[in-house]
Amino acid sequence: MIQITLPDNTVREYREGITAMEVAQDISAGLARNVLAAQVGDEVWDANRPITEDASIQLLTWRDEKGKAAMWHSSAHLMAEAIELLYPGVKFGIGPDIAAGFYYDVDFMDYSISEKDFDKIEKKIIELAREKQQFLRKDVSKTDALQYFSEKGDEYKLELIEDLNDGEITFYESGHFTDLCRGPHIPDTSTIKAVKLLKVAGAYWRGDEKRKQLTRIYGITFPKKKELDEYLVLLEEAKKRDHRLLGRELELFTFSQQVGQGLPLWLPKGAELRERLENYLKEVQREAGYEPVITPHIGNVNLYKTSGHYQKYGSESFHPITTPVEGEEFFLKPMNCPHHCEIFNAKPHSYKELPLRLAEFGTVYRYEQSGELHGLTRVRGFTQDDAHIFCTPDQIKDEFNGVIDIIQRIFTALDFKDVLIQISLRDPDNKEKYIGSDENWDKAEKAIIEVAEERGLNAKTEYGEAAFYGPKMDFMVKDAIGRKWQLGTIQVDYNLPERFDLTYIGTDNEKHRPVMIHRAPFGSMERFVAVLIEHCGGNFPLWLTPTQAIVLPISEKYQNYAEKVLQLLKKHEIRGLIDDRSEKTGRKIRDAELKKIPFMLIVGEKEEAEDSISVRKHGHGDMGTFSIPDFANLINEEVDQMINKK
RNA sequence: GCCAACAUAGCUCAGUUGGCCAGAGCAGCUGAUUUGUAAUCAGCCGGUCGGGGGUUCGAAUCCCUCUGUUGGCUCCA
Repeated sequence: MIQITLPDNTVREYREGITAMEVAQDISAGLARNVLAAQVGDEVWDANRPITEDASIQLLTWRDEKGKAAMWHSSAHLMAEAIELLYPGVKFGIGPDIAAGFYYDVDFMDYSISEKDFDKIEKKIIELAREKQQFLRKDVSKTDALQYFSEKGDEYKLELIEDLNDGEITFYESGHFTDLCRGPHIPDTSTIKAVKLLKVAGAYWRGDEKRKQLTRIYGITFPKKKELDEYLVLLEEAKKRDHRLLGRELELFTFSQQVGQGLPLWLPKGAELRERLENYLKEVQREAGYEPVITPHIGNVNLYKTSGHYQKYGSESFHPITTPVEGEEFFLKPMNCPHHCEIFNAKPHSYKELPLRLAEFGTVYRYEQSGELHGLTRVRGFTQDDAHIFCTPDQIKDEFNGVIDIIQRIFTALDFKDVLIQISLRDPDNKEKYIGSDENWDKAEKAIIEVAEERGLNAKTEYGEAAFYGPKMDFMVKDAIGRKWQLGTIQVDYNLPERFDLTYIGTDNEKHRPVMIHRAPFGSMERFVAVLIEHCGGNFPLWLTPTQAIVLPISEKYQNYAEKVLQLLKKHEIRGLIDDRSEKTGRKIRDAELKKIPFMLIVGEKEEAEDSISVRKHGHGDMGTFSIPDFANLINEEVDQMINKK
């Protein structure tokens, strides 16, 4: 007999070789119907795999992430089976589950596949799912495994098997399809009730662009048709929040083929919004002891040879521009740090001046591959809210604290609640990969970890993720539909101070090497605004939105009063407009709602007589009558609360 | 850059066995209307059908090519 411990810590005795499925049946038939896989100890197993030792197990259903993973992984097999039946002779790469669904990389040989074929494949998948195919796990020797796939002529699987050790190879067989697979899988395919293939894309074999490109098909499955429909609605909702769509509708930015791809044009409303963000940060930085600097958009190639960027990125940058007479070469600046290093070098520094914090909204240009460009999140010209802090190794901790203060203030002001933080440290087993002394690295890493602990940051620490020049801390936010975006970053740099031979004179009257900290709370203005748009769905925080209130006169008769209201609002620093079109009020309200203007102020006979406004809040409706000063206070208090909250 | 799909008016989209001067709604302009919490009515303007080449008596429609966009892959100082 063996002892099985359940999540609630009850222990049950079963015969050796019992399966998780049998345990589930023992608990309840309903549970057994829903079991997709089981967590056994640290591993996820097939529910029907015999358990031979004492173990703590957890039965996984559709409600568990790991249960979903098993379902989607099994769905990938099922899709492969369908594809193999429809397109005999194709070869398979890998087919894992992903965060939302699964994909399979397929070498379609001479077949050409497009989304038009999805319908056919989906039907086949459902047909196969109804056969209630079971997934049979088989241990296979390496020789047998190699033989099976060489007979099948699938060189991709052969390559995968070559990398595995004999004794740890398993096959899974379901229906007509046998695959090299570690598992786990769901008991049978009957759980897969609804399927949707989502996209087809090229994907390099093993992610190597020098190797063959396979066709990757993405899909997702659900145990209920209704859940698929809900998911599709969710995708539709996501589309409506797309910053590219809202950017056009709200007239924030545009692109022009004439100007060039990946080069955003900020329209007046977008520029105004961005300027407000920049001014806000400038003010916060001024308070925090930053000094503004301004540097040109180009720099001599020698600057980048000194920084090392030329050697590393020169070949994939925009080609240098040259002076017509001397033939001197200049790069469009891909980052601001080399320029800032030269500012540091403009004069000798005493330890008393440190930390020195140089800030610049610096516009940089990078050659991004054309297929990579995406709205404002991935562009070829963008502005970083950059600053470089030159300090001593002992000051790193304080400086990190200071930067985190700024970042958290910003996220609060913009209502980003879900902030993920990642600390990237050295790979402790490969210390020689990194530049800078062991001592300094230890000091910086310790400082970062301490800061995170002292502030109670919910940070994830990743070893081996640091840049070669220093450890870093990145801030990611989730947008309203759960996608993660990397925004702010704080990076320690031991490299550039060496390369630019930066020094300061210490208390001992000797030269010392400062440490540099790169930091950008927004990251890039372009990406940040894009994420902000998607995060708030175009309903910007009141302090940022281009138009805070629009005055809607009932008819032309109240035009003068509307003007008066607007002037009073301006006195209270409220940004407003008047809709003086000869339209009905219902129409003006509708248009203002669509433009996502936070407040609509309706004025007619009654309001004019009593010097008031009738306030309607976007998305909420009528709020009743206000005096103008009361309304102004309401708005200003809300703005104040967001911006000044720390 | 690679794979796939797409490209018709400012926006959203009709327009397929190739065949009358290429259509609609919204937006814009003009006029009428003077309006009370999500669309007043009428008229007008607006397109080298992404660019170029080809097939054809005839191309938005078929073929080639270039450019761009979208979804992935790769990359991201």
